[in-house]
Amino acid sequence: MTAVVRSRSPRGEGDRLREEILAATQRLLMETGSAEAVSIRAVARAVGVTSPAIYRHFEDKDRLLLEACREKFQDLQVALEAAEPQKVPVGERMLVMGRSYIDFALENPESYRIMFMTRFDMSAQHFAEEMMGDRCFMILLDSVTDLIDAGLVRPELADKGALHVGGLFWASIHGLASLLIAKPGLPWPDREQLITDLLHATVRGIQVAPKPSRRRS
Amino acid sequence: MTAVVRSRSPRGEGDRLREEILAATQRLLMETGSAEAVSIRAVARAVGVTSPAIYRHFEDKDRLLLEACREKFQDLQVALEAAEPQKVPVGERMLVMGRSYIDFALENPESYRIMFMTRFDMSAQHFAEEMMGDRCFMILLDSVTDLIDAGLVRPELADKGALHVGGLFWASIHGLASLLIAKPGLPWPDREQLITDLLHATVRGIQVAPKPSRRRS
DNA sequence: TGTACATCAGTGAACGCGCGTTCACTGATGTAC
DNA sequence: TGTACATCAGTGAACGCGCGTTCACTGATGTAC
Repeated sequence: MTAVVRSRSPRGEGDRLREEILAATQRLLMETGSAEAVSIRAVARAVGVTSPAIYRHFEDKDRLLLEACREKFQDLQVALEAAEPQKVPVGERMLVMGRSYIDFALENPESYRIMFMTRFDMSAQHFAEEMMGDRCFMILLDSVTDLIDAGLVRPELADKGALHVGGLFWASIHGLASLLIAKPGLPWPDREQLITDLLHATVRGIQVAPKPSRRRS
Repeated sequence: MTAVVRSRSPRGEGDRLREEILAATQRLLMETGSAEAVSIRAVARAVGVTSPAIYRHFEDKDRLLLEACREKFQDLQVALEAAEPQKVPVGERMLVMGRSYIDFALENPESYRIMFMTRFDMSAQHFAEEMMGDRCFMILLDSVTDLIDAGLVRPELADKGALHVGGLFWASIHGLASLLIAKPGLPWPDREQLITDLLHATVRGIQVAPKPSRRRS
């Protein structure tokens, strides 16, 4: 944008440029929507620095992209945690958490694409999965476990464990989020309704059927 | 692979090379899993021809990728149609069709990625959506319509139309297919069970609850 | 049947490009004396 | 307070690469006579 005149960072503050590089990388990822389209040179250009300067802060391109994504995984984690405080009753957590997840995806479409819709370069993939498994999926898994413990999951699914049930749930919400991102040009009917209905249908398919006639608590 | 010695196609048979180019493009797409990674030069190399020869058969790179995908959409269409003859009872069509869809995705992971997990270059996107909307989604839509007509869809969903219900179903099955493709390294529990359970949970979330006590047909 | 020729599928060389990465360097900054 | 100097954040030029695309061409093939 505006050609900012950079002054060199003082001795101890190399981190300033590092942060600017990460921010620019995330911005470019969002604008282009493709890890391959984001070049070291473009990032350097965006920051207002020459490309070799990047290498003082990041080992290579993979590393830079990896770090940029790590920050986004943290953002997702915060979104999921905020949506799942102990305040939300166990029976509604999946709905609330699913909603947060889809909102995150739609608010960060290009980051989401890179995080969940592409395959990373091998070494980087391991890291990404580490990051993801480490926290975000664990948050989901904890909720599922609580749901199972509360006896709210259909027994034939609950028997297969929280990982299995969590996978089903994740698949559904990821499916809608990723389709909306990948095919924005399709004649989607009312988006809000679609999200709400998908969440309810998914939960309905996983949780035990309410038994209105037998006992009504 | 083997360095096939090509003889030039006789006058009228330019289509022979054209078909070979398309086949090689699809093969490369499958191997690399990225439209950007498939280069005109690599395709030419694979076919055993120089790169300018490609241009006698395809206007440019976009066009080549587009044609390659069009063929895959036809394959998907065949898969969906084979799974949905008039033999399958209406109440089971979603299960059978969903299974075919996921099987297609897992058997053609890299094509599937390009067809449904990436955003095409603008002009190409329109074509891809045309192709897709034109047939594959219509097949799904017809089944949903039949399901609604049979009174098997929960009324609050049926009211919103076949497009809405079809979108929900597509989102779910696409979600599982695309996650399995994008994150093959994750510790997925039993894949077969996951697919089966997802299909059943999705259908359960969309169709009317069976009413065993009131009336049993 | 034999020959000259037009056709056109495919070639080979070249273009300009942006890429990731390396290297020796520069010159403002903070510090030691 | 003043000066010499080591540090090190960032520079500028260059490397080799593969890319999409163009251009004038070649030479086997089918056809007209």
